[in-house]
Parts: sequence; structure tokens; C-alpha cells
Amino acid sequence: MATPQTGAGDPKRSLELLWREFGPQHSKPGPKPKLTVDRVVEAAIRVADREGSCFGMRSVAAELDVGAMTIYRYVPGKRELIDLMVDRLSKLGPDAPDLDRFDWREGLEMVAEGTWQAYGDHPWLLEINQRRPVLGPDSLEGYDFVLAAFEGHDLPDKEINLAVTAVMNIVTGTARQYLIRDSADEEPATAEDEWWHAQAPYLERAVESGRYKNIARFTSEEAWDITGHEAMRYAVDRFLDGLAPRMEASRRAG
Amino acid sequence: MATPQTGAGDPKRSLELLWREFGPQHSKPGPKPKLTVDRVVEAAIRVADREGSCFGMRSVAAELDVGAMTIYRYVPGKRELIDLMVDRLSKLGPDAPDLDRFDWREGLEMVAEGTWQAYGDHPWLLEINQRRPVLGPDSLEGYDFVLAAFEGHDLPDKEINLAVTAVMNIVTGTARQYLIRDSADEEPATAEDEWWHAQAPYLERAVESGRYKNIARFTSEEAWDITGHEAMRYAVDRFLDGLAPRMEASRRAG
DNA sequence: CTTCAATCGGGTACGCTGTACCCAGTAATA
DNA sequence: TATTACTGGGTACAGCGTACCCGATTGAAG
Repeated sequence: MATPQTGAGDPKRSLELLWREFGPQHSKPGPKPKLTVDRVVEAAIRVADREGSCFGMRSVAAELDVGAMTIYRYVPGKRELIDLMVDRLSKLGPDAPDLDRFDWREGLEMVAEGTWQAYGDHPWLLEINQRRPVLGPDSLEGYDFVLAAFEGHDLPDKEINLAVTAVMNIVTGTARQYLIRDSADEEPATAEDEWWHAQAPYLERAVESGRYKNIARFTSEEAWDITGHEAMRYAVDRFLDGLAPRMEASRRAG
Repeated sequence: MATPQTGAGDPKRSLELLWREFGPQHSKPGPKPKLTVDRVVEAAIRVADREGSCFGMRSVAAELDVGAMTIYRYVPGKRELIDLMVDRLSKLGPDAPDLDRFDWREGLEMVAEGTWQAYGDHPWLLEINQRRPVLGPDSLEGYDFVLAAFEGHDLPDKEINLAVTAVMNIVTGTARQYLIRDSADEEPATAEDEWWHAQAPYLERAVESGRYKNIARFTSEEAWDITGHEAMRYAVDRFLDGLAPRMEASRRAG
């Protein structure tokens, strides 16, 4: 029942932690900290992968073998912790392709596929209610990475931003419909089958009532047999089809 | 902190309530119920509009001037209640336009605009984590309504479904980025200003560090001056641009 | 008319959550 | 060595959804 939010915590606290200095802290009195902010964030991500978005702070503490309140020494609260988790997952791995070697369309397709896979690996990301985009160092790096796809064109800056956010929102919107699941270990297909099985008799009766004439025309079974990835690709592909003439028109001479 | 989920409650209970009969119940012993399911759902929507998605069951009870547990006589739990609330908001008002009188593009644009406005009126809808689409009578009516836009074309059934869900997911995805707010009475612009004000110094320092070369190239202020509605329209318009040639190719002769 | 049984509203209580607060122990500094 | 800042962690509290129970109410059966 409980699902968290982000971008809602005290922005100053989140930003301080996101952009915290990694340099050597000048020594201070008191015992050495047993943990680090990074270890807390990584443990929280592991727990969220396992328990879903409604993971508890006590579970994160248990993952690190410390008392329940100890993690509050490193993170001011759950919302700020989630801000850090989200930013961390925007980090580009060493396997990030070099977008300069592909054309704009291939680049944006790869970004969409990569984002889709990230949601598949961490479906709890989809349940986070992100109020404002949390721009940490890793998120900025990801955004900077995407912008490389528009190299060699003169599309206005504002339209570049519009196009990038459009692709991201298309992927996120579709992923939310298809990738959210009850618990981390549950296969999406299982829930989908159960759900359709439960709904089928009601839907049949509704269609037979003649109240929904257009839906009734959909006789073929396969009309509804759509995978999430398929839906995402269709939306992204049509969007890129629509973007193509503008990209061609703005191709830089030379 | 608490945000609810839907499509997660017992499907049978939700479906029973969604498709409940409106006919006269044959009289049974016991006192007459003070409320009805519909009154509970409507009160809950009012409360959610006021308090946001983390509204409490006790608030709904208070809205109806009954004890905290009374609403559980009408609804098995909060998740099922949310299922009913979501379906109810899919109901088409009497001001619903007649899609037959517009071409496919105008029709889909109106659907997108209408959905966008619904999210503006009830932003808590965006925070609901809908596991599986809850197909109640009102939702089905809305879906049936959208399908009218594809009249007069021979687009395959499956592609019609792909296109409709794409438009819906584009709107929802964009709305989630721009329309989620902390509390119902808060103006989105206020939060946005505060957020940017807090982030600005960090972003400036980050860009000056030279680590984000592509972002640094965005010198114009207006490149970031994007409204939610603008972003939604850009994404939908480009998608419809991409869909257009397929619609033209499938136009039915006659 | 009386009796029965089902259903009503609503109070109490439980387990869970995030986290405020407090305290004893530790380690660098004066 | 005394001071002081900081540590891990236990206790406790308010809020949540809701299981459970009880007395009151009302239609149906004898």
C-alpha cells in the first residue's frame, strides 16, 4: 500500500547529498563511520529490487546489518534516499555505446531500449512519484549522453529538449502500463494471465450487451496480444517517424 | 509518503463492484444502508482532489459524516475503492464530442487534450500505480469512444490498439512529469520555481566543470522554458505525424 | 404479535510504517 | 587528561489500513 515519492524531500538536503564532495574529509572527533552514503544507497537499491517500491527503511538497515535508525546518520529521510537511488541508476555503465558513431535515429532508439531495460531490471522505479526531476551528477551525465544524438543538426535547443523528454516519457508511460508488478519475484505474464482470466466473463457479457459497438468489432484474438516491448517500440517508432523530416531539414551542411 | 496502488486488490471483488447491478435489490432483513457505493466513490474522489493521492480512509469517512469503519460495509478495501474511483473518472460527460464528425487526427488530438485536462483536474490519478488496467463499464465506454476515431480506415485491429495505447501513454507519461504536485492546492508553477532556484547553483557549477559538454552548449534560457502542455502536444503531434502515412494508406475506398 | 436472523453503524485495537528523541560509547583535539 | 563532537542503536510515537466485535435496527417466518 505504501509507495514513496521523490523530489518531495527537502531539496537542499537531497542536492547536498547528490553533489557531495568525494575529497578527503578533514579529520573530526568521534568514531569513524561504519558506513558510507554510497553503501546505503546501493543496499537500498538491492532491497527495492527484492521487495518492490514499498521497501522499508528497516529492511535497508537489516541489509547492512545495522540498527534501524543507523542509516539516518547518512541520509536525512526516505525521500532523499530515493532521490539518491534514482540518480544512481541513471549512471551509465562502461558498456554505454558511443552515440557519435550512430545516426540520430539509432541513437534515440538505443536510449529508449536502454531505458526500457533499466525499468525491467528495477520496476520499482516506475512506482516512484517523481515530483520534479532530480538532477544529480549521474542524471546529468545521462542527459548529456542523449544530447549527443543530435550532433550534426541545427534543431533548435528547445526542440531538442522537447524531443528528448518525449522519448523518455513515451518509454516511461508504456513501461508503467506493462512493467509494474505486484512483487519483484512475480513474472509479469502470470499476473496478466490471471487478470485476464478474471475479467474475461465480465468483458464478454459487456460486449454482448451491445453497449460497446466499436470494441465488439474487434473479433480477432491477436488484436489484444500485445507485449510491453512491442507497444513501446511502436510508440517510439511512430514518434521518430514524425521527427525524421524535421531532423532532415535541420541537417547541418558540410 | 503513502501512495496507493490499484489493480492489486482482489480482482474478483473489484470486478463485482464495477459491474454491480443497478437493479432493485430484493429486500433483506436489517436496517437500510445509509450510503451507497456510488456516494462513497464520489466522496473519495472529492477527498483525493483535496488531499492528494495519499488520502486516508478516515478522511473519506469524515467527508460522509460516518464512522471510520462504515465505508468498509460498501467497499472491501482501499485498493478496490481506488479501482472504482479510477473507472468513475473515465466516464464521458455529456459534453463529449461526437468523434464521427472529425477526422482521425482531430479525434485523437481531442482525446489527448481531454485526458490531459482530466489529469489537471485530478492530479492524484497520476500517482496511482495501476498494475493492470481496470476495465470497468466507464473505462470501456471511454475506450469504445476512442475507437470511433479509426472509422473509415482499414488499419489492422492490433495496430489500432497499439496506436490508442501509445497516445494514452504519451499523455500519461508527460503528465506525470509535469502535473504531479505536492498538495492539491499548490500551484505547479510555485514548486517549479522553488525547485529550479534550489538547483540552479549546483547546475551552474556542474556545467562549468566541463564534465557535461553537450548540456553546456545549451546557452539560451528559453531552451528550458517548456510547459507541460507544450511538451505533451509536441510528443503527440510528432507521433501523429508518424501515424499519418499509415492512416492514409489504410483509408477505406468509397 | 412474537421470534429469529441478517445486516447496519461504529468503537476498539493491532501490526505496520517513517522517524524524533535520547543515551552510552568512541576518538580526535586542546 | 579533559573536552567535545560524533557514532550506533534502542525506545517511542503518530499515522496508516483494517480485523474484529457489539448493540441497534429491520424484514421475514411461525
